[in-house]
Amino acid sequence: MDGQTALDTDAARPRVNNRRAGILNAAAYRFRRQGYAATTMRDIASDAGMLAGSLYYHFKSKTALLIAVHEEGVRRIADAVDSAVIAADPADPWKRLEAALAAHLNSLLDGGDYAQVVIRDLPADEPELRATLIKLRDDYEDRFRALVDALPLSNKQDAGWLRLILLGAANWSKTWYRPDGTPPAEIAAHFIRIVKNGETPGSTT
Amino acid sequence: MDGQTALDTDAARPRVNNRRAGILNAAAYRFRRQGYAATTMRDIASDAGMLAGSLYYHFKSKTALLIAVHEEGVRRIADAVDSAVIAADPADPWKRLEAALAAHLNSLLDGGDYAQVVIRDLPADEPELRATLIKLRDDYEDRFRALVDALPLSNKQDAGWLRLILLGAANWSKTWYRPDGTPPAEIAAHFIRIVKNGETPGSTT
DNA sequence: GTCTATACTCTGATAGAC
DNA sequence: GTCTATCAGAGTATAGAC
Repeated sequence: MDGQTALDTDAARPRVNNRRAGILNAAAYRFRRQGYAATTMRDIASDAGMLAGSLYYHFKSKTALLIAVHEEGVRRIADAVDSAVIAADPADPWKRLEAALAAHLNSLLDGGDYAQVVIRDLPADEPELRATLIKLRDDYEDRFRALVDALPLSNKQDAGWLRLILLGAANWSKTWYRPDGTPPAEIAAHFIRIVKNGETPGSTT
Repeated sequence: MDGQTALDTDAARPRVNNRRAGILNAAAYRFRRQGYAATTMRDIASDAGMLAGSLYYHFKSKTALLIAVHEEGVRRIADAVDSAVIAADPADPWKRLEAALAAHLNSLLDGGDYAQVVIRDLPADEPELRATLIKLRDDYEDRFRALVDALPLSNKQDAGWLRLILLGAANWSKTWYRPDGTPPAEIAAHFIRIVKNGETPGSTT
């Protein structure tokens, strides 16, 4: 039906990515539901429609698979947050932060498997892997640093604590969030309202 | 040497607890550092000075071991928090909450292995185990419900959100806390200050 | 390039000697 | 109460057929 073979320049790798994406999807699906340690290469291979050994053609190891899923997850959350911030009112720093937080929460709570894997506790038994994963997350969270720094706070020192409270409360929300309860955007609004009223006593009255 | 056999009423179990405690300590130590899945019964047995098979005389399974560690961990955190609340000013609900949060943070961050195991992500692959563990934690967190309900909030609806923000931020702190940084009690004070100023605009000025 | 077959190690758990 | 011996299964990874 198509002329695939005609596209086979060695610089491009169109078909390989299909396979890679399928494996990555399967890995994300399993890691999210079972956790990294409890997921077997046979599980992932089965979901991807191949046998365990075949995975090693595409990924060097189970660890490499986890890192790839994390990278993709962070990328997706970051894209969602960036889009939300761009769409938000440039003149209102609090609204911009709230938009970012809402997008962050939405990704974690209702997002796909990739986003959820990022938020799970990191495997503590492999220090090198752990360092790689933490670096990925920290780079992402830097954009929240910029957002809270832009806030008109009465005490500039509070920016750091504000970031930690907001991000911490958000990341922990996966333990109590219910799909039929308060939606992510509303959760973000509540969070922001409570910390905001404390920081800008003049602007709300 | 001793008259142990004379104490052998079936209601008491004095000698068994010694061995049990040693095994539990070893399990907590390993679970904290390696996580549940990556810890083997052989690891625990080795630390406890026995062989793997011998563990099964004291505990039915690896799962039973994890539950026992969780129970002990929750009990220790709860005791620390209760003591702190009792020692706090009965007339100042905010101070009481801050004292509880400080004790909670201190247990998680500088506490022993038991407390740290409780805060780690739960094994997702065993639904029944997960439910048991979540119930343990929820029962503990109920005391924070009482503490925030006692707060003189301008909007009583905020009590629930306040609890979620504080506990979430606290539980997430293990990912950024550094032993040589801000101590737990100060972290608690910062957290409380930021959310408090937002909720009692009249009482601080 | 992709998959089958398989190697080898380690896991949680059991049975029975002591 | 602890140990020895062992099991059946699952783990990651490789070699080589196709």
